[in-house]
Amino acid sequence: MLRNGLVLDSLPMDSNSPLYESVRRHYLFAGLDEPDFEQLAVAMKVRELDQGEVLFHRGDPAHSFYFVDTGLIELSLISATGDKKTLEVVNPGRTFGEAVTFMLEVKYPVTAEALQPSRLCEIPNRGFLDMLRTNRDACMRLLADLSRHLHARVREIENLSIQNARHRLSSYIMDHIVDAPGGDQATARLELPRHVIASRLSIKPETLSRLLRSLADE
Amino acid sequence: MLRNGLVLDSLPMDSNSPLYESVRRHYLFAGLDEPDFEQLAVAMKVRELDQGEVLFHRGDPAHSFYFVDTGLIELSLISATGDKKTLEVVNPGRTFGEAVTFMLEVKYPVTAEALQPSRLCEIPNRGFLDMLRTNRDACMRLLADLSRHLHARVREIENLSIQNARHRLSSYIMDHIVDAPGGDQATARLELPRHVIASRLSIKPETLSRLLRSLADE
DNA sequence: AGACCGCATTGATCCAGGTCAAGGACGTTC
DNA sequence: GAACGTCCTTGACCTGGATCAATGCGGTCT
Repeated sequence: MLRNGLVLDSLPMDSNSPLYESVRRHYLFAGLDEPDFEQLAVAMKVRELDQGEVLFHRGDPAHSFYFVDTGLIELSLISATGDKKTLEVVNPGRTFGEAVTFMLEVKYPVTAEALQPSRLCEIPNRGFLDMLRTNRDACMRLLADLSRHLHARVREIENLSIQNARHRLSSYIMDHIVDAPGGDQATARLELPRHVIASRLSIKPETLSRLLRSLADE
Repeated sequence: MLRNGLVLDSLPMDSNSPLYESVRRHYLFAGLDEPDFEQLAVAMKVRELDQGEVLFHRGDPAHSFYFVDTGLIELSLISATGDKKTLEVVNPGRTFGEAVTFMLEVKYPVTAEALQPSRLCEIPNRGFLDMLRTNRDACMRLLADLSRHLHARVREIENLSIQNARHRLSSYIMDHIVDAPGGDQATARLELPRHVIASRLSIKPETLSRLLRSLADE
């Protein structure tokens, strides 16, 4: 699928597109002057991914980070024996990979794969770094962003090391409650495929199935 | 132990002390102009901790971060049932708690306890934040610092979720090799009390003991 | 419709690591 | 040096979750 020598799944971003506006409103960019943002935006690319397509593997050289416009992106670790641990599933409106910009070894520490057909905005580290050097507010926002990520990882470590699988699942369900009507019943939507939820919780699909039944029996 | 109404274990930092120089050389401050650093330094305090003394608990309001001059500080998570998970043991020359400065909820996400009698330098967040706002290089160094921390946590999650206890222990030993003479033998020093190493590896002391024997039998 | 396929459930069994309890092996105090 | 406390090791057993192997259950392709 080529047009004028360009791969269709990686196109410059049109400054009139809704995607442009979405990125513009992201908290990492929201405080920028229009010219500053435009300068960044000219280097951004639109990436379309099929379901199951891998955007990058762990260890790949990292020159960009990404904003999710539509779809779902799974960030995971994969062991030598092929076991996969889902670290995070990134929803539309959020970015991922921005922390890598500052690492000495500029390699992605995780693998990113589309769980659904997805549209991303690719943001080159280079221009972003240049922008940060002149924009203290953006710097502070990014510090807050990294700090939040760090805290989320600490909570994950806590879950893995001092909570059992049952507890992890019930927290997960609590975090995904969709409507909480007045009474004491609530509905949680488990949108993701079971095997992704299982990996997110560091358990096997069989165990997830059994735990769900056992929790439902209460 | 009072003198002039001051608690002896929390004194202003003397600008001629060796501690002053150590903090000065830390990478978060090394790039600062002398006046900038001095302005920060006047608000710093020296803290002496006994072995076993807790500096702060998880959830305590966080107004400062710390530089370790001597001793060892354990950062840990403690579950409702009293189980403890050691996240990290901070050595002299390193800082901890700096990431909390940027969190919305300004509470320590971990508990800090002295494993040995320790001397720390307490650095108030306030002045540090002010300094960052005017010093882009310090900002960039801190971004790199947080990014490195984040990566370390990701590796920890990987260890916990896709490696078994035996593998975690051998990585730990590898990371603590002290001298590697020409041949294929090396010596690792396991300085810390066994129960701390066990908690660091998220296993019980009994299991650590058994695994050490089993690895030694090879 | 039937054949096929990828995902979820269920059952049977296994095993890494936890738990509980009983010794060592030290250093400290009297 | 006896008594004590603390930390480490060892043994016997238990259990949460993994593994292996069927079986069910929609989709979708022909």
